[in-house]
Amino acid sequence: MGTRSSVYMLAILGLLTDGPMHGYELRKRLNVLLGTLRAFSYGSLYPCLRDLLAQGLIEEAGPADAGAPALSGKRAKIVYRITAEGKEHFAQLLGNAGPSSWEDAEFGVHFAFFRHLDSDVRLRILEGRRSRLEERREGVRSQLARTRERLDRYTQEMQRYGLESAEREVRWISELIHDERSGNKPRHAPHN
Amino acid sequence: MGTRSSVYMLAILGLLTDGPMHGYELRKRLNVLLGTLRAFSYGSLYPCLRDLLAQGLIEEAGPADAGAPALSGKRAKIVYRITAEGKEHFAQLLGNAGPSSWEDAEFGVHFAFFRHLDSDVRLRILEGRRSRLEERREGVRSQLARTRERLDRYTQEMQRYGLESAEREVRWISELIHDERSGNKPRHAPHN
DNA sequence: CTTCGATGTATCGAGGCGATATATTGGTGC
DNA sequence: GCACCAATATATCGCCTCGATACATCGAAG
Repeated sequence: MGTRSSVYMLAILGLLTDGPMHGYELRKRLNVLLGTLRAFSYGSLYPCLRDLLAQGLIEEAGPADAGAPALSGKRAKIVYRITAEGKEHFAQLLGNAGPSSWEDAEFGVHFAFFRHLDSDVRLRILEGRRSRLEERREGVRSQLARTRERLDRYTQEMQRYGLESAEREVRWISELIHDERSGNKPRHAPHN
Repeated sequence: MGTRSSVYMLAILGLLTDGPMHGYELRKRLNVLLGTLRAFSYGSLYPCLRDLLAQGLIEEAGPADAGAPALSGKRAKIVYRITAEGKEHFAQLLGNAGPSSWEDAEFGVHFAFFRHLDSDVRLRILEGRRSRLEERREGVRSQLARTRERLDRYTQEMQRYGLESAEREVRWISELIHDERSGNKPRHAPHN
């Protein structure tokens, strides 16, 4: 019943799109895929898997291990596979280009699975993200203008760095938008 | 009893060092001071104030409002003042230049109150922070080297950006260290 | 004189995370 | 063969944090 964090949902379903996997590997890949942005913990992953299972968005894949022990008993290693409903739900979640998709948390996952989206949806998300970041930049900018002189040099320096980071992020998104617009098609089909 | 997040502690005590204040304003200033790094919520602030009070690190300042209603009854606006123990504890927390002070969470607050520290302590914290960031950068770098070619261009782009951010952060700290070493004394005493 | 947004205190529930318990597996040295 | 250790793997628990919200008061605009 728990409306799980949709970040985990999206991320898990997205990875399972590339083939069945068990929890441990899921987490590892998650931290490779999105590690520069945030961390993924077991404490959230396993409960989320349980929910997805209950909702029928994923299912257990039989012990299809290559020739390995068909021996009963010992269960360890639960391999999950995405279901048809799961794929549908994934597409639906990922395709949402609304405001929530330009917040920090969701934007990262969306971007990580951009290859599954049409160019126009990608553009809408990127543009939303950009305006979101511009807001933040303006906030920091005006904050800094207002408080300048009233703060010691360390605090000022920190805010200066913050502003620069915000500006840089906007620039980055802008480049991505530009590339996307000029029909920068991914070389071939991304096989992976 | 709750060993409150030490980030809130440090931040609250630090602000109260500049004069008595009530919760609402505390939060506002916190979000000005450290807003580029993180957000501060009432849900953590008020319980923390309660703890600090219980530990005797802060105390209620009487309604010393200028001539304002000495009228009894109505209580609203609770002004807090830092105690002698509080100042001591603050100095002790802030002066800790150990590993925890170079993690993301704590480094920010420490830096925000750098003006209260001696140059050598500042240097130790900055150097610790730098090595912490270098570790992270190397992690990202090797990750990227290992997975390059196996990831689609969006994921690659995200990791490239992540690496650049990590490199940039190291550069920033290095500059701060350089400034600190070359006896870049804050002009006069920071009066604020 | 009322309405509205800012000021102000406070709490609650939902959920995320780190740490940890517990096995099993797979190598490496001997 | 086997002793040992690290990596693989599942799962949970409690702590803490946060966003939302409730509930007041106040000043200024209209």
